[in-house]
Amino acid sequence: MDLFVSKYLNKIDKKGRVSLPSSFRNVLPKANRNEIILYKSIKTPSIEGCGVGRLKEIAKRINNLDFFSEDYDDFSTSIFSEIVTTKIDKEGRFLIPDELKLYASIKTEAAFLGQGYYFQIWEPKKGLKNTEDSRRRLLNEKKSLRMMLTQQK
Amino acid sequence: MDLFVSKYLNKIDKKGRVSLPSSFRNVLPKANRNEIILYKSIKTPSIEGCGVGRLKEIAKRINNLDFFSEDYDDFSTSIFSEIVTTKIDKEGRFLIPDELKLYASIKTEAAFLGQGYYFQIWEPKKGLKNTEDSRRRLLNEKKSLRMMLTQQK
DNA sequence: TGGGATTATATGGGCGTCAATGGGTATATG
DNA sequence: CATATACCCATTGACGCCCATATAATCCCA
Repeated sequence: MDLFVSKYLNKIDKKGRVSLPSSFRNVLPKANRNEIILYKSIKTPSIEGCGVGRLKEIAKRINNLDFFSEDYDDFSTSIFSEIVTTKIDKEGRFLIPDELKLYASIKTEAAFLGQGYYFQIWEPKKGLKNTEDSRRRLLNEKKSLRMMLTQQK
Repeated sequence: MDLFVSKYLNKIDKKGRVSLPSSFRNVLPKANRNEIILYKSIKTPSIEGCGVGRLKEIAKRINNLDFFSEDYDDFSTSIFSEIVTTKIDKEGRFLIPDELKLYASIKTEAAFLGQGYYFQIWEPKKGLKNTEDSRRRLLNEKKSLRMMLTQQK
């Protein structure tokens, strides 16, 4: 499986370390399995993360913008200065920078939500509420979750 | 990681020295890890910096502008004539020339913002405001930030 | 297929190393 | 000679690296 799926609840220890769920670690390319990138989610008070490979993609994309345009600076600033890289130790743990923990109201526990090509880290209660709200929105808007799930391509 | 990412807040000591963040030092080519170039940012009251290798890329960018346009001369003059090189000492510190500090209103602390292929040095408060403004522009006026971050290759 | 043995995962803690910072002194440069 | 800068060493706190343990998952063989 090369996608981030399922959800996990892990503890943050005294040193601020938290285990990246094992199944998430396995999604990272074997080459760069000891480093991930983290950044503030744009739409939710959560942290998003993924392997460093995506960062290089983003860099390439930005590099193709007009070098002297305002967009270039805006993207460059909003993305590169906001992204942090953190190392994964031998046991599979990493540190969440204080600023990101603050942004997501995370203190002693972190909920990991698989999102396919990336994952989210939530304060557990907020994360739960968010998934419930999401599901409710889907059902209410009659997007028919069941249809999406059962429909053949 | 071979990109300048994340942000750091470092102090300027009595002698005017400031540490280049360790992760930034590691981006510099092992060959020339004791020298960087600095110049005034054209669009913001900040200092931009990078390894000396990046000079060629800047030259290429400028060369791609219309040779007979006013922009060509302006960019060429504004950037090349203003570039200074500074040495990095054994502890990873360097001196910011007074003229550049003045330009960026930097006094006792410097905020380092990763910008991918280069980095910026800001007076901390101004830097914070700039990243907020940048993000707001992208979120309000264009919806493309999310795309940039999540779009698959 | 049951059940003990083995392995993996999440978690805790010790300790050495490194990064950021401060300061003293030699050296250069005008 | 005076000021600035290169070079050296010291301090402190954070982080990386290592080892330990408990619980959960898996295996393996009778």
